[in-house]
Amino acid sequence: MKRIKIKDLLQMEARDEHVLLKGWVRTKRGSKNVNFIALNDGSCLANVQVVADVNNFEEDTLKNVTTGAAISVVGELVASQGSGQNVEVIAKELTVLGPADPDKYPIQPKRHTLEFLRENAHLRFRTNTFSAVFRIRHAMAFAIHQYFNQKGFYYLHTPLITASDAEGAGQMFRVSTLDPKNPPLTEEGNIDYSQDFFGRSTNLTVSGQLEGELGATALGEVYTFGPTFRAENSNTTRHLAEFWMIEPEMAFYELDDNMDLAEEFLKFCIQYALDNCMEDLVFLSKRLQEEEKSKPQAERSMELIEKLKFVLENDFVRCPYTEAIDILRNSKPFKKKKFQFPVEWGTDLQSEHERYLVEKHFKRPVILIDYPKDIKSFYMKQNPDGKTVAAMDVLFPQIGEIIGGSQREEDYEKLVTRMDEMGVPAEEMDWFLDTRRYGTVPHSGFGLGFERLLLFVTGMGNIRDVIPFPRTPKNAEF
RNA sequence: UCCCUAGUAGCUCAGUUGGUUAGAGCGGCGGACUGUUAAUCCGUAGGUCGUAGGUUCAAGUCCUACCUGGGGAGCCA
Repeated sequence: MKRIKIKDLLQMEARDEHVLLKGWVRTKRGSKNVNFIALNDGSCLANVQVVADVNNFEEDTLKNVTTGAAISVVGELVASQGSGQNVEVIAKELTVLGPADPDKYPIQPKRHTLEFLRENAHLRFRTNTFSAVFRIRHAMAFAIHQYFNQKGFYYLHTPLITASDAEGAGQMFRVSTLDPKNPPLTEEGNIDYSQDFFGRSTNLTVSGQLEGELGATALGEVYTFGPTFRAENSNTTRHLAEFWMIEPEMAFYELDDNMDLAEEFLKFCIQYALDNCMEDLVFLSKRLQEEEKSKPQAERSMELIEKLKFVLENDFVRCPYTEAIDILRNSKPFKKKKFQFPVEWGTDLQSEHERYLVEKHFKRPVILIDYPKDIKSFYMKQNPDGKTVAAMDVLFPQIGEIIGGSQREEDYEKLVTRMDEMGVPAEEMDWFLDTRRYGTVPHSGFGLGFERLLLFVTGMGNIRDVIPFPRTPKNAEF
């Protein structure tokens, strides 16, 4: 007999023929004569209720049907006599495939804290919350490929191991096969990387952008979607040492095209979640509402599904940096000296400023553009004013920066001059500069933090809860 | 990395101005119960109070350092 998944079973009408189910026990309840088993197989959030007449089974069999155990059931799909579900399965045969010692199994049929489940990340998939989160994670990954594929973008695999240390996007993880206790040294006493595996110093990538530009200036429109590594000592709810990033890079796109793409792309992903993950979203929303009850009214956030729809229905605000500074300097918190950090043209906006703009002033996603050139990367397109660059940061409520991108500087001379000013070694990046030497064109791109998108879509508060096995400072468990 | 905060049973927590044998709910186990919905009821086991020092007649409680978690900040996606 072929196994049927619970997701499909719950769509079916009650019928006479037998069905075969396999899954993990969430709870077992019951009385002297009858046991009720809530069975889940991961195919959907809902459990199916398996009803077992105690007299039909060995005592030992039912004794081993405990929370966490894997079982196989053959039974009849019938209309339920109880009120919690439409159909249920009357068990005719029941086998315990893998018992779970109830004295030791850590996941109890009750509410656990997210912190506890994080420490048991290998088992947290077996909870409603995390199974919902990771089904949505899958759906979002799928949506991203679907979006770019239908727009004619090519999925480009950029290297994870890189020799270029010139991207300036922060601390990198070194990749080496040298003996850490006794590395070969040069005459000057430095580590001799010419003897290392690649014959030079190498690191894990912090961005696939530069290689993406190589692809875009031939294939037209490309995107990367892969792991990214940053060795920053960041301890926040929105940073990981290993995370997944989507980086589209497009020839012939100027900043406006770049913004249009970013907005359309984010809205496509959110729409996809609403169309395909409603059961999980409703569950996460209810869970969130429970949590919000303990907060004061003013701090409560919008209901999850309402919030997703709100983003879909409203245009993102596009605001130049200079204008944002004016808004902030005229704001109540600025005048009442409520901001902890100063607001001055030329300095980067702090979290408190971004949150004011997004959550209080505009009350919708904001794309800030045209930042002062000195606080942005060397590769960004220099604006005619000589002071700003064509950068864009997409800011979302609660999460902050979800996308960072720009139009790229395509002029060889301007780019090399800027690299020189910012101390970026041009000689090591000859391969990159070739894009500007030969057939250079206006082009643009951005980076989307996949887990930050998931924070928004799932409503989870900590980025460690939207990636299966989070890597953060002092934590590489599992 | 900085600031704040926490660490007591498998889980979530209580534990008074330092004072006798460290408590509850849930979960586990045993039993009861005519179909339950986080079932209910009765009973029962379960603890090196994060680690190492220190103060004191006496430390879960006070002090110091370290470890780990959480919140915020910085860095960013």
